[in-house]
Amino acid sequence: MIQAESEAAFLARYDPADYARPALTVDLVLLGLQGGQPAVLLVKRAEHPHAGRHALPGGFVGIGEALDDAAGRVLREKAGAPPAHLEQLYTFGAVNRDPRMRIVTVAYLALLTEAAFTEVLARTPALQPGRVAVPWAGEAGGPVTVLSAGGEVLTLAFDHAEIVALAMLRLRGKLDYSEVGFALLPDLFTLRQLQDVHEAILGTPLNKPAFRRRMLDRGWLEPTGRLETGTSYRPAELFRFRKGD
Amino acid sequence: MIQAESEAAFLARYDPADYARPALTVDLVLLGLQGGQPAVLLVKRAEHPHAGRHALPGGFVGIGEALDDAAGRVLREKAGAPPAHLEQLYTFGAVNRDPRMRIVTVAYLALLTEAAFTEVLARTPALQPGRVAVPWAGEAGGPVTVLSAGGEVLTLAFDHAEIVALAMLRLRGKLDYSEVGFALLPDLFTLRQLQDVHEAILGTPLNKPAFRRRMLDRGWLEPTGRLETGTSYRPAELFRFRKGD
DNA sequence: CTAATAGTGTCTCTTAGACATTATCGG
DNA sequence: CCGATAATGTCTAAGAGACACTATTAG
Repeated sequence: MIQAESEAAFLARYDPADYARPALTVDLVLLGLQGGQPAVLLVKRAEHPHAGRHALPGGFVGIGEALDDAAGRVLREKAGAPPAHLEQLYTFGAVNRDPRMRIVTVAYLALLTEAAFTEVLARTPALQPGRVAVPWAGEAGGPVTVLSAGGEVLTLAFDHAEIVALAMLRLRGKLDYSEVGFALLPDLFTLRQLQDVHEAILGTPLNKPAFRRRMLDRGWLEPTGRLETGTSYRPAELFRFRKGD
Repeated sequence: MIQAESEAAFLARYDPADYARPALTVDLVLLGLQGGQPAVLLVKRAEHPHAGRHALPGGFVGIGEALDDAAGRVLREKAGAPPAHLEQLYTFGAVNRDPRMRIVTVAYLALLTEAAFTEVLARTPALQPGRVAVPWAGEAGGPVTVLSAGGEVLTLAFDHAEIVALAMLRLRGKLDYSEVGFALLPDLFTLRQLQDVHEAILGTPLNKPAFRRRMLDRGWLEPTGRLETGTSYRPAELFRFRKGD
């Protein structure tokens, strides 16, 4: 009985052309480093809703466009930067997340090197940086706060604060066992720079010898005999990321 | 120049009511244990496309329905089972994943206890079990194969094989450090049963003393003084899952 | 008693953290 | 030489795997 009813309900829904569909967008967490600290690229909304608030760059998914392609397109259009890393995060589908209409958004995380981040920021007036303050609340990724250049706390539009928090959580979780950390660094880097990136993302200091051992044992690092230049102290060796075997 | 052009392109997309939208569905990986081995609940498709093939239960997302609610509704309608665990997996949005029209699907993972799995299977003729064979390819979650009750390899409809593979990968990744494993067990269980579940999902044998130590140290297990009954050997103590503090 | 499995003690090995020491640059 | 940081050696502590041993049930 219940079975038949639910089957009927399903069949009634089966031709979706007869029913209103949610709109589908992608939103990007464009994450990079600014002065060694994690930061995201935001657009300041001019119109309602949430006028004046900062939001993640995003766009509608074209009818003939794959989700990943839509994310790549938004990345090009909004930032004009080739990403070192682009991955799907999570899909947000609360009914009232946008007051205008029903919009489901697929959130993506894009990682930029510090150089790319500042370059995009300088070239694109529409984008503003938001410093991401990582409250070291252990695992549970506390209420990540985003700060303006001036240091005020920014209230992000829609559910975008939740998306940024999830992005940081995901990044923290993957940092140690995956290769994502290298997407935030230039081609050549020192072990100290790599450790700085990890410490900035994790929000906690790390043990130097242990960090070196782990990273070198992973087999990800290719030593180039070359050394850092321009230091007033002993220069560190430059490494290159060896792409996953 | 390029900037202006892409801005215009974006603005043109901005009112989505004028544009065709992808349809949005949820698909469920209903995972349980059958004879101690991981298995999923599948529906055999009667119509084109992929007629005769097995597919994951799914349904369209209502215009006023949150994604999680849609997943819960499909779970009720298709299986009639209260889930111990329901989590979003990933969103699949390749353009041609469904030949009829553009459909983006949000995949969910639902975990059922062995009792619930067999009960749903007995009550719902539309659902058939598919044994999930875990090829122990280390991390990389090889091409997970799904077998029918008879033992033949099932070719799943659409990209559903990919979804099942991702579900197993996710489950394997979370099993050790999260509480998902308990969703596959009844209220009271022995440590051996818990270890059996972990071994079935991971596809590899585990060390008994180390496993016991880890699980007990986690603080997840509440000893009930009670013992197993009906064994012809020393009965094991029954534990209860202590919900996350 | 035996058979079978639960549960535990202990050893070793690996890995991480802590700390000190040596190495190498600029000036 | 000094100051600063890179790079490394070594000790210790924590956790996992291996293995054997004891405990407890049915019959």
